[in-house]
Amino acid sequence: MANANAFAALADPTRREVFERLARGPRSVGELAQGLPVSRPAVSQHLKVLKEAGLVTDRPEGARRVYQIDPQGLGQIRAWLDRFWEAALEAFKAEVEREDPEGTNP
Amino acid sequence: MANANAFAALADPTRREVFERLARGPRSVGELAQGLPVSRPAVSQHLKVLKEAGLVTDRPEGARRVYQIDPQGLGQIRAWLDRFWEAALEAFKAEVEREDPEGTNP
DNA sequence: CAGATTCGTAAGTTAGTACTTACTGTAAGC
DNA sequence: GCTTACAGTAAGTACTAACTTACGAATCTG
Repeated sequence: MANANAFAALADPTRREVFERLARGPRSVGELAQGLPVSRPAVSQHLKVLKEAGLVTDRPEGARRVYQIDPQGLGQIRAWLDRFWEAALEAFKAEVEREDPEGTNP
Repeated sequence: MANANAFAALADPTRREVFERLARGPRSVGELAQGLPVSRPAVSQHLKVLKEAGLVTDRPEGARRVYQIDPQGLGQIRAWLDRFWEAALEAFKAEVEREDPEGTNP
């Protein structure tokens, strides 16, 4: 499954925080680490995971390395979720009707 | 963050498998465990995590306990992802134009 | 009522992971 | 060329979590 890594990547709070900061625009590793409660190497390791999950891309910019969000991994997760969305709504609707066949609880 | 547990819940492959089986319709714990490479108590523990994440609901049915998908947690994840979707696309588009300002690579 | 199903929980083990500090490599500035 | 800034990697540690077996509680069956 292609999205396996993407879910695992976003499961970690620190990684989600990094990802949310990148959503506000491309950042270098140092900029991302600044303000976070973890060390810069930790952020580097998190970025590696996000990159392998297809959630971010990076490019060298002099001595720095700039990361930004990659829509690819995000799109895979969205596609996976959408596969269940309709089924989930139907199952939920059926359950509601099973509990309340008369529709007395609008 | 409300969706924190939902991401962590779907990060585990076994839990995703359980979730996908539930997408095909409500099942009891025993039915879910059947065919999975883990024990029934393990499935019980996974269902507990999914339930706390708002991804499934359960109801007693005699001695058995039937689980089914709950759209709530799914919707929270979808909403979270959508917050970044537009930003991600824009950032990606800007990056492509930065790499290829003339549009020579269509 | 006794035995059989079905399921959740407790306890313990093991593997994975998120973090730290220390080190190495690479690009920029004097 | 030498120093400084930036970032990835290595090694080690501590914590979490996924799993197992064993057990207890609740319900159906004969």
